[in-house]
Amino acid sequence: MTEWLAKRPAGAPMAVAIDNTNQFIGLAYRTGEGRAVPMTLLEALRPMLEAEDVEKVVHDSKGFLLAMAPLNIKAAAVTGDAMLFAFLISADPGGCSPEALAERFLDRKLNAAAEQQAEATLAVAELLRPQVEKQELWSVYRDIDLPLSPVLAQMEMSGIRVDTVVLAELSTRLNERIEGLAQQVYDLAGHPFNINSPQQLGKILFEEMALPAPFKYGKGKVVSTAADVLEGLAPAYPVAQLVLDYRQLTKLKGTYIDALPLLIRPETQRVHTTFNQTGAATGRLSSSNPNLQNIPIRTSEGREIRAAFVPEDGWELVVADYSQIELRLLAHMSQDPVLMEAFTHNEDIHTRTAAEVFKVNPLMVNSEMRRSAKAVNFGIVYGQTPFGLAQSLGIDRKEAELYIRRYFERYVGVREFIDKTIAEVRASGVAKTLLGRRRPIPDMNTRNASARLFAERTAVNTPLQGTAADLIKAAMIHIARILKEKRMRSRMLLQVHDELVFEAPVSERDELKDLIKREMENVYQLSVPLLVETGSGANWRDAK
DNA sequence: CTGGAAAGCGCC
DNA sequence: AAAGGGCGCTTTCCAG
Repeated sequence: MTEWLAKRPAGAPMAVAIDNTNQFIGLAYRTGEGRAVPMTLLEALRPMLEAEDVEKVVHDSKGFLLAMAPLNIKAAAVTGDAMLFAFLISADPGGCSPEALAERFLDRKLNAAAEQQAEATLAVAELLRPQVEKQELWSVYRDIDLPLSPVLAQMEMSGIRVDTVVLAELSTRLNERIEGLAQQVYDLAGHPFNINSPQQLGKILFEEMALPAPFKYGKGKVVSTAADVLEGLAPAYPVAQLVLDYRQLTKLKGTYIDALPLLIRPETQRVHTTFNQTGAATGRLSSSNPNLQNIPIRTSEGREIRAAFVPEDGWELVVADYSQIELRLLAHMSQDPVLMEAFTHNEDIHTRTAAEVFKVNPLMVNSEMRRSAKAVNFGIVYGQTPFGLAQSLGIDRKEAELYIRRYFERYVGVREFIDKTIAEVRASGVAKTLLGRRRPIPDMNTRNASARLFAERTAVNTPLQGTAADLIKAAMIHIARILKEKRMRSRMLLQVHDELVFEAPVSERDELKDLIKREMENVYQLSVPLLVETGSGANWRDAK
């Protein structure tokens, strides 16, 4: 802690609301970022504050040091976290900053003054607390959102180690390939241009080089050069493949390889993300600065980037992820007998769906059939249309319609679940998770057909995605508590939606794996089992 | 020079 | 008429 205190980065000031007996009220915001420090974290920091000679200094959950300005606020009660309250009342990621809260609930415009923000936020918290208490939202607040907050804070402070040597080597290697690809593109085009500019690229490809322009694909004013378009052209036009490869490599280099080393904090030699608890309308977390929830894994180059995330010496990364949690939740919520049976017997769900859709014995399912069934399974969760399925599988729409029809013939309960869910959300205007988190879906009755269909897809997806988010959050809270109780040294580092990443001393690794698997699988009693797959660092690089 | 929109794409 | 749910980051491009 003292090291943190010694090096105060040039950060914005923060205000903390303190009552007149100098007790924390539990609201703190860093000006400009709207980052809430929940009252549970402030409680945790209290000893440090009292011990420090520095009168009014605290650091936030990311390890930034922040100046505290005591305020003359008279309220004596602990008021709660305004940001979390607001998110529970309406899961609107854009509406939870101190500024937005003041506008929404107090009809006040805030300036940048920390004192003003804290004071207004306090008022918002007092206003919202009874609203949250009244509804079933209180248990979500008390059991999930509030206790999760210090867990996230701890994860942010832990950070994760990144091997800059690996990244530097990869950077030079990719650079050569990128330049080579660019040169080949220029040669085919006849002259250099900015490949990064979709505008210029579209002109070169579809005007100068006269490639067949994608059928009515221009969304705005410019012809689309998106990946699916280029993929369609690639077999006949090598330039398309070159651009795809160029894009992939520049993306990896620009977003990860070159950016990550700059975000390593000198104090810890690690990267510290920020987990936003009100960042996704479904109740998922989001991650930023850097976003560690979108570290590449799909391609071999991507896996090389992931391999740069390494444990401390003598430690090991441990990963655990829920297998097919959203489809398991679909089974639970729909009570579809076939889907439930598949998961109860721990079958490969994509193979099972293939067997159902293609009406063959599961043993006769080949990889092509499984691939199609996998797309169908995902499509159901996302509300995909025959058109969309056809596009993603490269088949015609009749074929896609057949797959979807066959799916619902076999999974009748899923059809009923979807219809029932849409009807309920249409009536209530709100999508709910199993634990009671609610997301308003305003467009269910709009006359705009595309907006309405979008709302319907959201209505079906949100309970699945959102419940998965609730369950893993609950598991995180349990695991963090047990690690503390057992005085284990292992630390939770990352959450990637259905996956947790830990760092464990090698001697603790097996105990940790058992513990997290048990806690994650038993976090909630469903009609089908939850399955958690654990692995070590190598799995984080190579799995999936 | 800055801010924001649009395009594109990384992940689950 | 659009056509797959949820995010965050980078680059380009353009307006002020």
